[in-house]
This record gives sequence, C-alpha cells and structure tokens, in this order.
Amino acid sequence: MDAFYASVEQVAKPSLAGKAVIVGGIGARGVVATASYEARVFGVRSAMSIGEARRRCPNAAFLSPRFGLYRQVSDTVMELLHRLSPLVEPLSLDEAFIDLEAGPHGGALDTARVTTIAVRLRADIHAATGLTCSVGAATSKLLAKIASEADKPDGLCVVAPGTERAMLDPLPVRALPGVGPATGDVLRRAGLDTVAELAAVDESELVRLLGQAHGHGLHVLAAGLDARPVVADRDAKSVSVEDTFATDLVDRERITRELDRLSIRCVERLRAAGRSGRTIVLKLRRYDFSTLTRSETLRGPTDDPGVVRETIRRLAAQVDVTGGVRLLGVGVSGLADFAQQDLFGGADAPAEGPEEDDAEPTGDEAAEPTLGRVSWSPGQDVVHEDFGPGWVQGSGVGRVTVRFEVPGGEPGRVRTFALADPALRPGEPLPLPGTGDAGDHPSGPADPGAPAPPT
DNA sequence: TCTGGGGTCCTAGGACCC
DNA sequence: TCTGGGGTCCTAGGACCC
Repeated sequence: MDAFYASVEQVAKPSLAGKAVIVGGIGARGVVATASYEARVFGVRSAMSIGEARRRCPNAAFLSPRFGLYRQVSDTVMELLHRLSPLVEPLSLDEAFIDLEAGPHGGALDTARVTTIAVRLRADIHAATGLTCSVGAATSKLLAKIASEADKPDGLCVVAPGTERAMLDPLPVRALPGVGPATGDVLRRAGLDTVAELAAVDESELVRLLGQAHGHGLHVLAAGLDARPVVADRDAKSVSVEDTFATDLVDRERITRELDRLSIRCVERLRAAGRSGRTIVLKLRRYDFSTLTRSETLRGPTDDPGVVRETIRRLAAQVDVTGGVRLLGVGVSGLADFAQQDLFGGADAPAEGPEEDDAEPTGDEAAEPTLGRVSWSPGQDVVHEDFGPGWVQGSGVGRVTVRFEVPGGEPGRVRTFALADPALRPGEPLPLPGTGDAGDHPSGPADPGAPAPPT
C-alpha cells in the first residue's frame, strides 16, 4: 500500500485529501511512522524525529496512529489477495507476497495474464478501501519486491521472464533487501556500488566481508537466483511491548512500576494470541541511548503475568540505571502453544519434556502429536488421504499449508488444512529420480578451508 | 523537541553432552 | 597423555525491515 497509515487517514478525513499528512508519535520523542507523498515533497521521511518533520513541513497535519483502523483496512486488502491464491505471506499490515502459481490462475501465467490480474486487483483494492497500492510481479520474491518499488506510488510493474538481470544490474546495492546502512558502508568501502558489481564478486569475498550467512545470501540475490518460497501462516516467534518516556526515569520505584505495567500488557498480547513462552526479556535504553537486554529462560512456557513480572523484576535488579532510562521493554520468546503450559504445570514444572532419547541420530523431525496438538515442520514429508504425498510449506495460526508434488514430477499445487486434520499424516522421504548417485559434488578445486559439501 | 514500536535473523562465546 | 569434534541450548548484541 502507498504511504499506508497516512493514506488511510486521508480517506477517513476528507479535509486531508491532497494535503501533507504525517502519522507518528506526537510526543516530545516521537518519530514519523508514515508521511503522505505531499509531505515527502518537503523531505519528511519515515523514522525522522517529529521535531525535524515539523521544521520541514510545519503546515502538515500531525496525527497519532490508529492501529485498530489500519488493521481493519489491512484485513480487507489481505482478503482480496486470498482470492488470488492461498499462498499469501504478509510482511506487515501493508505488504504481502502472493504466489499466483498456487492459485486459481496458476495455469497460464504469461506477462499479459499477470498484468490483467494485477490491474483488476488494484481496482478491487481501490474500490474496497479508496486506497492506492503498488504491485510488482516477477518470477521471484526479490524481483517482485523490487518491481513493486519501481513505480511507486500507484504503480504496476511486471518483470518479464528473462529481463531480471537488466532490472537488477543498475540498482544501487542498497536496493537489495537486507542491505542496510552498515552493510551498505562495508560494500561501498570495498568499491561495490551497484548490483552488477556485486554480482561480479566471488562469493568467498562477500563471505569474508559480511560473514557466512549474509555473504552467501547476498551473493545469491545479486546473481538474481532467489528460490525462496512464499510461506503463509507463519506463527509469531516472540511478543514484546515497549515504551519510550517523555522524560527519562531516574526513580527505581517508578521503573519497577512501569515494568509491572509492561509485563501485564505483554502477557495480554501473548494470551490473546493463544501462546505462552519460555524466555522473558527485559529491554532498557539509557539516557545516552545505549541499549541492553537481559533475559532468563524458564523451565517451561508461561503466560502467567505474575511469573513474567517477577522475572522482569529480577532481571531489572541487575542493571545499573544511573543517569536515567528513556525506554523500557518486556518481551517473551521461545513461544509454545498455550495448551502445553497447563499440561506440564507451566514455569514451575520440572524441565522433563517429551524429549528424545537419541535412538535416531538425525533426520525426520516427525510431527509430534503432543497431547491433542499437532505440529508440522517446514519441508516435512506428509501424506494426505485424498491428495497423496506432499511436503509442508508452512504452518501456524491453526493451519498447515501443504504442496502436493513428488520428486521428478510436475510442480504441484498447494492446499491448506487444519493443524489436526485427520486425513493428513507424516510421510517418508520419497526417492529422488534418476540413478542412486550420491551426489553432485561441485566441480573445480575446493576452496581451502571451506566446509565439506553436505552428504 | 534527536533518534518509536513491533518484529526477524545472525553471530559469538560459554556451558554442556556424547 | 599438548589437550577432537560433533551437536544443542542459552545469553547478549547488532543489523535490518516496515
């Protein structure tokens, strides 16, 4: 969506149509969440302090965000996306990937067809919400994302297969997702300014500059090789709340009071999501903006406000708050589904879970029907009574998404089931097509010191 | 009027285990 | 007995994204 929060406000408040609108924290320490395009003309940007935004655009309307409303509008839009495919992966309230091939139009997706679909989608979204959006379509997430930004606002960009390199090559490295200020600096100091230059560099060089994961990932992206699937139904991995205070807190008692409040708010959100968690995290930002976290992992998952509050108090007692505190936060990670917590008595229970006795050295993390609850892991082999063998593309939010295809066959279609659908069972890996050859070792001399290829 | 709030993923060291 | 090589879990910090 284009300038989402600001655009929603412009539609909701007709007097603001065509005017500079800035949505963000309106207090002394607020920042801009979204600026309308009219405000961007004055140089107002997301994450800029509100003070700076006022200086640049004093006549703008400054509004506090109304997340409930934005969430409603987001739901409306996401529903329209779901008509195009069951595989919708939201990145935030205002952005999502859609795998068109997994949907009803999946059969014949040439450029003309995709354009037609996108034009209709944009019209539907505008009719339903009054808002404009920008659509990018391509053969990968990377190119689709870049295409969606190419024509903003109110844009439509379809990248024809085969033209990916031409699209990527001239872009600055900062256009690649995952290249922020720090990585951008490292690359610039190495003389790498464009994606074309990045693509010409050895992977080993990028790994040396950026570390294993990032170096490898960027090498693959710069080459335009992005096979990441669209994954729907992702479960959250953590829940957190935080507050920045108008003036720094110096009083220990006040800090404790605020942390108690945050603990309760955090647990409310946790419970609303039907989850519980094992690791409690305290976050604290001092007067000088130095930030630290302290965490404690309990023996079992909890959603008990008392347990969270006492853990946070314990952690807070260990940190020095001399000079004052501008931000406090409380988080819970290591999330489990709510049901487990009562079964094992929560955080006070002994840590003996249904843990493995290492009979099987490696391999299938089969779905564990843990007492009324079923979990599926991404990539896992499954068999469905009606649809046959397939693999788990994603699970969460009470659902599991399965792609039904087999080695050597055609790319398969996707279906979504309830987590505990009795027709769905764990399956065995299917043999690969072709000979039983153990493996495609890369040709050419091995990089000295590189890890051995996986078997 | 310097610098929000909610997330994800990665790294690195130490403890611990076989 | 100059001392491996996996692996996992936990903690802390940092980059990045919207």
